[in-house]
Amino acid sequence: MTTGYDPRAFPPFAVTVDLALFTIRNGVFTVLLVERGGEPFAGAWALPGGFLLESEDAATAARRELAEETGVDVAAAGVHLEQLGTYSAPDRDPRMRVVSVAHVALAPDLPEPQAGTDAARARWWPVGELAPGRSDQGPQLAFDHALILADAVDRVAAKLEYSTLATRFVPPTFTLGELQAVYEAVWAVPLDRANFRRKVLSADDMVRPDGGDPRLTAGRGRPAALYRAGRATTLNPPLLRPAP
Amino acid sequence: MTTGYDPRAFPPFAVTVDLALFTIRNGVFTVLLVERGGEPFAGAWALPGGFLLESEDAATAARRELAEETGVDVAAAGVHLEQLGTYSAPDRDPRMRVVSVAHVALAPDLPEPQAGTDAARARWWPVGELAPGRSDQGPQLAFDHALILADAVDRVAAKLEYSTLATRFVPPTFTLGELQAVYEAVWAVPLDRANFRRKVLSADDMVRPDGGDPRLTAGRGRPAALYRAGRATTLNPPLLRPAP
DNA sequence: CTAATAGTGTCTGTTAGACATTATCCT
DNA sequence: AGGATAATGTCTAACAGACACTATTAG
Repeated sequence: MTTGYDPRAFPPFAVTVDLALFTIRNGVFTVLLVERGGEPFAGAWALPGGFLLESEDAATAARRELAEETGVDVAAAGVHLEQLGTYSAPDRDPRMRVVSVAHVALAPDLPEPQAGTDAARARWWPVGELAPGRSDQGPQLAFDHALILADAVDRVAAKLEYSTLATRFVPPTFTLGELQAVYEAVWAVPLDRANFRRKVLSADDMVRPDGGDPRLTAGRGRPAALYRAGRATTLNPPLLRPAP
Repeated sequence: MTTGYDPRAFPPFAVTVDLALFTIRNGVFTVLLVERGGEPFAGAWALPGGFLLESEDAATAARRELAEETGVDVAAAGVHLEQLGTYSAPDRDPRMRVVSVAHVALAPDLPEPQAGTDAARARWWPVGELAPGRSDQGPQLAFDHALILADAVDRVAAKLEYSTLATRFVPPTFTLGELQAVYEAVWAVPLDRANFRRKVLSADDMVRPDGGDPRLTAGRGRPAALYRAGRATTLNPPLLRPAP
């Protein structure tokens, strides 16, 4: 962008957005995939996504695709959406030159998705079954989506350390046990309950007690106090993953 | 990328890369800007960059532009290059729809740049003079480059905490005082010399003594031992910014 | 009662920040 | 000597991990 060259003289690209939408279902870290209807990669599973329109930026396109393919209104449902990165290998789409701006989205547990107009079918897949180097389970992903997904998983795992994003995986009102289950599912490690509690409660404004008196809810064993997400977005001090 | 739709049926975009190339010059955190020759924003200062070619991905284009506009060979000079993010507001280029993949590059102190074929002029600017909300000094930047630059500065400052990137700002052989000066320049805070030393030397494999016996070099006062960058890329434990 | 989950208290080794002290050069 | 920079040592408060103990529910 440094010269007076006419951009119309330069090669045209198609620009898409791809979405890695994560949630926790029954304590399992899962991602939404859609089954492709047409070529290339017909029948393969892929991240949801679509083409950028003339009038919108990438974030807007990502929100639109999310709504179209899952029926989720990002603004309403407290879904977190952020840009992950752009994938631009020349041969990533066999048809022509397509550059994709990948995004990561986090949502609390959603109902089984309604396939939109675009996707033939959509379903949630446990992230663990799609791990790289595991051809035993899970599908092969279309395009470079295995790479995008791996980067997205890394991003989410890293962000839990120094942000309050874990609260986006739980309902508006939640227990500390549920919040801990998010960390354990994403990081795939067990955490000490007492220490987790101490860190979350001493962190800046990550969670607040729900209502005046902490109400109690049922379950198995002693009922747990309920909390809501605080206003902080960055987590001070951070909640670091245990060393392997 | 979920359907069989023909990408050729969708709106074409021009795709560019923009580069925020940082270095430390005389202890000052600086960024390379070029003066635009043509419209729009003729005469304004901008981040170096250019159009993506048909046959290359964004990282390759960024390396090529870096070489063209600064004469720096990324591979040879140990320059660090990473993708920052993609900027896609519909009106970011008044001529037509241009999506830009921004990158961050870090280099040791380089000679005053040779303006390449593209850029009318190029020079290093202290980052502090370009801070947002400072119309008193420094130029207004073309396009959305002030936003990109602000994001790039945030990225670099954050990355110093948990990566070994600071070693990319110094020559292959350096003293701990020089390394500390990098942190102090980027973060704009003074650090305790003894504690900095302890953390850097106890970190995993951030630095190694140069040669067998730590040689000494001249200066003013006691000569300092020389070090080289270690093989680690992530910094364990991290070196956190002091709280404000 | 037991099982199960929630919540609190405490001990110990490590670390961060602050700062004093010693070392080695130059003029 | 005196100034300047490098390197090391030490003290203390805070924190992390580990784990024991108490509390409240269901069955």
